[in-house]
Amino acid sequence: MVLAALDRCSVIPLYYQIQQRLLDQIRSGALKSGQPVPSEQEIAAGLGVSRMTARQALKSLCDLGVTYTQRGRGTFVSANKLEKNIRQVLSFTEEMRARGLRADSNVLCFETVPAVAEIASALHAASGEPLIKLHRIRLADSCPMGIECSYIPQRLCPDLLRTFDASTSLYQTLSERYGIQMAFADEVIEAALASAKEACLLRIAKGSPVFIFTRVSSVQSGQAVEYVKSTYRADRYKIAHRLTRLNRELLYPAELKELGNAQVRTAPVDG
Amino acid sequence: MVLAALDRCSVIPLYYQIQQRLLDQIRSGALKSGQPVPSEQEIAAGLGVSRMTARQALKSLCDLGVTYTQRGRGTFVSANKLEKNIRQVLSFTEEMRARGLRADSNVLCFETVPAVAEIASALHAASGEPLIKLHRIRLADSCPMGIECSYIPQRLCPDLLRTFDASTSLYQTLSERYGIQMAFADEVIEAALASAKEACLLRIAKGSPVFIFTRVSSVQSGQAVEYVKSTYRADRYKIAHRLTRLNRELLYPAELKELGNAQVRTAPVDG
DNA sequence: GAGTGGTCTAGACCACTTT
DNA sequence: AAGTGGTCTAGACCACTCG
Repeated sequence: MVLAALDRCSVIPLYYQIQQRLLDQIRSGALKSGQPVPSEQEIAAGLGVSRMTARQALKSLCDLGVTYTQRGRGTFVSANKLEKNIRQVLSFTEEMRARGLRADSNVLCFETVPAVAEIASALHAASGEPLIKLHRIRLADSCPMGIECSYIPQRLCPDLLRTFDASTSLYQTLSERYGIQMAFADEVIEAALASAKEACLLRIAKGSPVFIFTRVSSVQSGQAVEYVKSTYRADRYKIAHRLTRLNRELLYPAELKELGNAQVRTAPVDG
Repeated sequence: MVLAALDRCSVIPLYYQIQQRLLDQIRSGALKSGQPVPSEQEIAAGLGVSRMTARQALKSLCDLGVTYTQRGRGTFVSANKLEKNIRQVLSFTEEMRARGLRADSNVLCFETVPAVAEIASALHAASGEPLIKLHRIRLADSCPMGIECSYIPQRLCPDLLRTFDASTSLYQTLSERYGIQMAFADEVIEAALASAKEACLLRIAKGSPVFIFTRVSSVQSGQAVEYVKSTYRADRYKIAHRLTRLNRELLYPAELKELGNAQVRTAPVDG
């Protein structure tokens, strides 16, 4: 396994260049699932970097879930498919685009409303604070998929009402115009039966199964920015996602301590 | 902010001890959301470790989502609640225990069956390979919550049929007896209406809303270990989970390269 | 015993933000 | 100018796995 030489003049960090070269090898199939990637020493010697830099590149691949390490054995390519359609914090527009469908909207309502208690609480806003409410029917290739109702504090995007084309991507506008980038979202998913009104808007039979999403999206700092309540047709919409096993030390610190060193020493997993 | 001295004799890594001390400060409320945690220099000087070790501790907190960094400013506590009930790769038993409910099972079927094509493909097993099938009704505090049907290749746990008490935790047995630890799972969620048979088993009305989960759980190496199809009552079961915005470089490497240095240099985000 | 990843040190230069 | 995190170096010792 020979990696292409690094560009020492570039502003791109060395470890990042190494990461990308390894990622290319994996994408191209030169490195397959279960196979070992070059060791820290090999990379360090082969590319003329320090071992810590090589290590940082390998660590970043592990963090991405692309590889995994076995102490004393090496670093190996995971069996995960890179192109997996995992659900992310995506706007409807982005999600449909990723599936090759044309996203569109019918705007039912776009106005300023005072925050009711539940939404204010979720957004850490004052009760009654002005929110921009955007109520839309979401279409994929002209077929109604869901009803979405978003609330965003007006102070974060003062002139959104005047400038936003409500049929386009809200996330893109927030990012480009206000520098607001969603980093994560907490969501509750329920399954229910379509009410008469929902059924009419979605053009399905009353009593059809639907998903109800209640989502709060936040920026990196953890500040909540958007509250969305959505109803989606279950006949045309499935959820594909990946669950990971989190670190117990975060959730159960007390029990972990009881286990003592024997457990902790071998695997202080952080990533 | 003064952190307790480190135990230099312990087998627990220094960076991990530092991570735990900071985590304690955050849990106790001594460090609140938005506040800066001690800088790398402060920690290094205060605890007598190298800056790289202090850095490793801070990096691990960022990876956990507990903190975030701002270049030139510092490291800050995220607004995320630590105790959040995020959905993980949890068995039913673990999930109910986490909610303070007593998990139980009625076993409908526990036997060896040949793999049908769909399941064989998901588990990367040969068609017809012997699988252990475990079909159970899941109860929380004696109330039926869902119907679960798991399939596991028999070669991974040869004597499971003889030794496993089918009313207990499958994941716990797999871990303790066979060293099989689930690391992640890919899942498809659908919303549907309960069939007559499902309704009867779950003691709900026919046509009630239900979730249908199709899950493939894997170990760290990416090897698929378990295929589960479940039907859960939507009136007693909601899904709470966190979506994260993944790294674009993994999914859209081509577009990223077009952006050039200006973007890449400032934020080669990996975690 | 050779090779691997895990941890740790004591420096260094840089870009960035704040004062 | 001072402080911050981001990157990088050239070493070191350790526990682990494998032949």
